[in-house]
This record gives sequence, C-alpha cells and structure tokens, in this order.
Amino acid sequence: MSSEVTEMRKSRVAKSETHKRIIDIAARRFRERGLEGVSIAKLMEDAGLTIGGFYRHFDSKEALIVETVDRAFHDVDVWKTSCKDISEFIAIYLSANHRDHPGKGCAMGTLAVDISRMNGPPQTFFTRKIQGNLAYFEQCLLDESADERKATATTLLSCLVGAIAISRAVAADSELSDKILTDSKHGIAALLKRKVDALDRQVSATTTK
Amino acid sequence: MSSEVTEMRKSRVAKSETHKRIIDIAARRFRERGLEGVSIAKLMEDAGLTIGGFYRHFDSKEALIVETVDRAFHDVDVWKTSCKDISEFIAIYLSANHRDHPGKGCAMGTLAVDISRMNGPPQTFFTRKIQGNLAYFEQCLLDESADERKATATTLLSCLVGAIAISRAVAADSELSDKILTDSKHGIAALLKRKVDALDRQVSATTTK
DNA sequence: ATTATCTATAGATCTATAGATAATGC
DNA sequence: ATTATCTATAGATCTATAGATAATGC
Repeated sequence: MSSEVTEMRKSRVAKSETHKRIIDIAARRFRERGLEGVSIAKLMEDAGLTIGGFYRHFDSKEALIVETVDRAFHDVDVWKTSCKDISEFIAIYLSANHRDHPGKGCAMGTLAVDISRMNGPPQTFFTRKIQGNLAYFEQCLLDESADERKATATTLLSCLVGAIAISRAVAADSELSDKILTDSKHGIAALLKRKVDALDRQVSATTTK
Repeated sequence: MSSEVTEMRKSRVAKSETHKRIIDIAARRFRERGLEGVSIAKLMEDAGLTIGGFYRHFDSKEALIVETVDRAFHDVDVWKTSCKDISEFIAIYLSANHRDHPGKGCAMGTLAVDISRMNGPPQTFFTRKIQGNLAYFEQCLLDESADERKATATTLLSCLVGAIAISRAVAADSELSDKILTDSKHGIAALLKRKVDALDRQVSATTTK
C-alpha cells in the first residue's frame, strides 16, 4: 500500500481502458455476488484503483449498473455465435462449469431478480437484452407457426434460467444439483423434439445417460 | 413515536407470537426486497417493535433467515394442497397476480439466487424445501417411468421458476411480461401433454387464447 | 490549463451489544 | 427474580464528495 509508487493521471486512451476494466470487473462481481453484494470501493480495488476515481467514470452506482448490463450478457452472446446449434448452446448453458462460474455466465440467471427490484434504466436495458435472447431462440426453432416459435422460445428461456438458478441454490447437495441440470436437459429435449434447428442425435446425446 | 405509550415486557405466550410475527414479516420482505435488501431495524419497525429486541429472538440475521425459509415456502405449500390438480397450480403460479406480489409468492423465484450466494444452514434448509416441491410435481405426473417423472418434474420446476423471474425482470414492459407468463404456460402444456394427472381440457383452457 | 487518479472524510446505514425499564411469574 | 422489549450506541460498512497530486495535452 504505502510502499507502492502512487500512479497519477493517465492519458485519455488509458482512461477509456480503465473505464472498460471497471465494467469488466463489475460484470463479473455483480453476477457472482449480486448488485447489492458488491461495494464500489472493493470493485475499484479489484481493478487496481481506489474509490475516489470512480465518480469521474460514473455518476452513480446505478449508472454503472446500466453500463454493465451489456457486458454481463456478453458471455452468453458469445455462446450464441460460437455454438453450431441450439443443442450445443443448451449443453453449455446447463453444464456444471456454467453453474460453478456464475461470474462468467448468464446474466439472467444471476441478476434478473436483482434487476426486477430496481426501477428505471437498469430494468429497461436488461429487458432489451432479454428480448435479444428470445429472438435468438426463436430463430433456432423451425417447424411451427410464428406464435408457436415464440411460445417455445419463451419456455426454453424460462427453463434454462430456472434450472441454472435452482441448481446453484442446491449446490451444497452436489448430486441433486447435477441432477437438476441433466434432468432439465432431458425435459428440454422432449419439449424441443422436432421443433429445433439441430441434430436430434445431439440433443439426445447430451441428455441420455 | 414519542407520544406512544411504551409497552414493555410481555408474557412468554406473547413472546412466541412476536417471534412468529417477525418471521411472517421477514418472509414477506425478504421475498420482496431480497435478503440483503431488508435491514433488521426496518423489519422490527414493520413488526411494531424496535431493533433492540431482535437478538433475544434470533442469534443473528442468518439465524432469522434459516427460521424464515419454511414460512417463505408456505404460500406455495398452500397452493399445493388447495389446487385440485397441477394445471390449476400452474395457472396460479404463472398468473399476473403472483408476478405482482412476490412477497406472497414462491420463495424459489425470489430467493434462490440470494440463497445460492450463502453457504451453510440457509442453503441446506432451502434445498430441503426445493426437494419437497420436486416431490409434489413428481407425484402429479403419471404415464412414465420413475426416471421420466423425475426429469419432467425438474423441468417443470425450472420452467416455472425461470418464467416468474423473467416476467418480473421485464415488468416495465407489461405486454412482454404478460407474454412470458402465457407463452410459458403454453410451452409447459406441450411438455406435459399426456404426462399429467390433470384434465387436458384445463391445461389447454389456461394456455389457448 | 486540464484532468485521471489519489487520500481523506462526511453522512447514512447496518449488524450487533449494553444497559435500562417495566411487566411477568415464582 | 426473571425477562421481553426499549433506548442508545459502538464499530463496521457503504455511497458520494472535496480537495490534493502529478501527468497529459495544448
């Protein structure tokens, strides 16, 4: 602390990198500990900074939350583009790895309830991202009317978000926690049978023991 | 405040009623505002008491949380016994009324994520209640193997919990919020088709416009 | 001259405890 | 005598601001 050389003002470019770093860390910590479980002082410390600089980057904690929403959805956005089909996406989403690393996972599973307790901008931005995820699922679905696709997409989203949340809540009972993930995968496979732009073989492969 | 007559010591019976009242209010407030969003001082004020008395009832806030878990699941427990079949349960669970009154609704939808961030006793007790809900769903399911029943029960639970959480997160967009509830009902009806101890007519009635 | 970050702190809140008060219960 | 609840407060936070410092950028 006192033995460190105090680094002072950096360039504008460096500032925007700092800004990005704060958001990166916020997106992780918020998902891990909740919006109220992360203090600005600790957040800045995690970023290698002190609390004083925070308010030159953000007007308030709420403003940080708003700016962090996009970043918190980024990991799932990457899965959406990197997965070759919806089955692969579901397998990643309902994996033990996702369950055990909420800070790098789906923001809906970790932050939806916190966000529902806030009004105004945070909820608006969060809603937009949820709509994006619903659109992705719809686009993966095939042999139904538009209404049917929407309904199935919504059901799929609900099931994924619920499953990851419940599996984490029972994490102390690791067998049950695993079972919730695999059983939900199984159930989703049944729900999506012949409704999905994916190899049926694959859906079964991830859900049949 | 200062004009009120200060009421002092009450009987043991009165104390146990006070104890119950604190838990009643905690169960509501925790579901509404989250475990961290409720301070003990405000909680006691809601109960018509002051903070000083709290620690004669509970060793700590965590101890209150543990004791409150059962009460927070009570409303859903009532639905389980009062609903004549699973379809009715699902209709109540995915109603706008449930969405708009989290303090009187499902503890999994409101507290599972908060609980997953705590270790120890709160999580253990919460897990037990989740198992009870899974058992209820299993018992409602019919034409499958025990494994299939378990998988469908888990999927149903995941879907319900996810749908209510997401519908609340997008509450600012009331159309979308409603749609998430009705679409999930629709999707669940498809999932449960011929798997459920319920009138198919009824499942359809709540999900077809 | 401007500004990105720092140290320090005000003011609000939160959990938990100490000790007073007044009613219960022996 | 015991105890259910009260008032008051210690000590630890948390958000946000004030003013200092030292580097950037004109």
